[in-house]
Amino acid sequence: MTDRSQKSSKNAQTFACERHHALCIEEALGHAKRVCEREGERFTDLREQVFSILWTGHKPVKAYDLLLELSSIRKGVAPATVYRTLDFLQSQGLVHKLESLNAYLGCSQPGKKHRGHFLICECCEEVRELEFAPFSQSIDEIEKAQTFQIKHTTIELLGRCIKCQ
Amino acid sequence: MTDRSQKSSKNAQTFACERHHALCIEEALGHAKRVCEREGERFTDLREQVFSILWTGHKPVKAYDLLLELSSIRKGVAPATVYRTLDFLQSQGLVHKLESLNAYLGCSQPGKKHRGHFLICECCEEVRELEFAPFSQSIDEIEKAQTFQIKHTTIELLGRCIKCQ
DNA sequence: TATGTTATGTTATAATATAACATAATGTAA
DNA sequence: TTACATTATGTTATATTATAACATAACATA
Repeated sequence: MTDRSQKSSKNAQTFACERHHALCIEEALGHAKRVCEREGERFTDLREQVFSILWTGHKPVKAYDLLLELSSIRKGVAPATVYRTLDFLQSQGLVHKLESLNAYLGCSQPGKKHRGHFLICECCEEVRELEFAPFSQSIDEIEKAQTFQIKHTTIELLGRCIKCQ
Repeated sequence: MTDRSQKSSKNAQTFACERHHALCIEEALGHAKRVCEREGERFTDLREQVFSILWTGHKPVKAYDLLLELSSIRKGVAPATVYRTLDFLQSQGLVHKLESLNAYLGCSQPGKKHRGHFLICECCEEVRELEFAPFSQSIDEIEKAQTFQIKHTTIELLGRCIKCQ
């Protein structure tokens, strides 16, 4: 509980795991379980395995790479297995799809209803999920000014992170 | 050519072409030719055909639909034909790819160096390309604040346009 | 335990995209 | 004008990403 509030109160700019990735995965798993419980959904072995694979790094994972990894710890894994599980995790807000990469990423803003904004480094492949306020405000403005009712946003900025410049 | 512009004119919406889509296509073609000339690139028959198909409506077109259309006016069309031509047109800033739809759209902001922002109506499938200033500013801010060097943006807002609400 | 519901397994195929190499068209210098 | 380099297109094959359809298993609960 304490761990979680510490983590989610942060602006996702720095991951809790920076010094301790195992803890980071722990927290994410704990959060996922609580979300599913709250929603009356089951966090099955399969779902936990997929979720854990996605959380092994802060890099997006491709569906068929996930399939490979999953196959090494489980029998009877087919594409449908993976895509169905990803769909479920996305529906619970636990995973995002990065459309510009056709890849999937564990959500780093647990407990918040939010629209993710992603900074994707083309060099080291790391992805940071933000919720940058001026950006969100702009989206709200667009919604008003354009009288366009927004259901879903895809906001992915490709470039170089500070380490890779 | 005339048939196609007539057929699609009913789909044209808030664009300058609303009352005269044929002119809209004309202008886009003229612009494309000038861009290519300026860049020392060839605007070949194939490229013109693909570009025209993309401009028959203000709706995104899928690569394999484009392939079908193209096949009806040209021999020897294969996927590579289409993707290569789309790549060329994108490289000249004449066409955008909508990542969330895996579809392609003629660029409606000719002559401007810009990052497109797209409003995609899930109902009527129409897409509007914007360059919304507060949004662009936010991107600039992110670039500064996050010390992240942006090379490409994917900004696609899915929802309902005013007519479809 | 019986039963409906949800989750997973399984097979097949659809949809999207690229690789690799051959031929054709074009531009340019001798 | 030919010869040559370069760019564009044709052609065949295959890689990558994703879904459909139906069978079986696990779970919840009456």
